Order: sequence, then C-alpha cells, then structure tokens
Amino acid sequence: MAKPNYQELVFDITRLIPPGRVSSYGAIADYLSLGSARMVGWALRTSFVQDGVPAHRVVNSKGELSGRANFTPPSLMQKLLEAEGVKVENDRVVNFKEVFWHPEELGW
DNA sequence: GGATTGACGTCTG
DNA sequence: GCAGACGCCAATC
Repeated sequence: MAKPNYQELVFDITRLIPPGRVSSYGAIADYLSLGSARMVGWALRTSFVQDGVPAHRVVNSKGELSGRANFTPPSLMQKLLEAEGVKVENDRVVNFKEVFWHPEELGW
C-alpha cells in the first residue's frame, strides 16, 4: 500500500534542505505537524541509513549535532557539513541562526 | 500484544 | 538564567 510513513515525510523535508543550510527537528516537526520533535528524531534515526537523505543537515534547536553518534564515523556528520560550507565547531553549528533553514522558506 | 526506546522540545521550579 | 521532568507518537524487540 502506498501509505506514507513518518519516515517519508521527514525524508522529503530533509531532502529539501539546500546545501550549506541546516534544519532543526522542531522546524520539521512543526511543518509536518508531527506534534513532537521526537518523531523527527526517531524518523531520521531509522532513515539515516537511507541514501540521498542529508540527515547531517538536521540538528537540534541548539544547533548541536545530536545524532552525530549515529553516523559512521560520527565525525562524518561534521565533515559533511563543513564540506557543504557549514562551519561546525565543538559538534555545534557555527552561526546556526544564519544557516538555519525552515521548510516554509520554500515559498508555500 | 505489551513494554521499551528514540537524532527533541517545551514547561515548570 | 539554569536544571530537571514531562510529553509526544510510532517502530522495534
């Protein structure tokens, strides 16, 4: 059945994140009306194994790479972010508010 | 089928 | 302003 799971929803939003930008769980949760940021974290956790989903662009509201431990290797998350132009230091996004991206920015 | 877990966020003290 | 507790809903064991 073509029943879109939460994963697909978070998937879609995560894939829409432009390079050099980072999104937060709360923003995605709010955009998808999930009601809980945990849903986003859980979805990404089970989805980060998928390809084409820049899960490394999704951080918590503090700009911390919370899920870096799930990456292989964990430093890969920071490496990918830096490779896209997002400066990461101390496992946190530098100028987080400047690189912060919201799904509503797509223009709907 | 039930209990636990999970990349967080928000509220209250 | 900081710290701790709760809530949220679905998937997995």
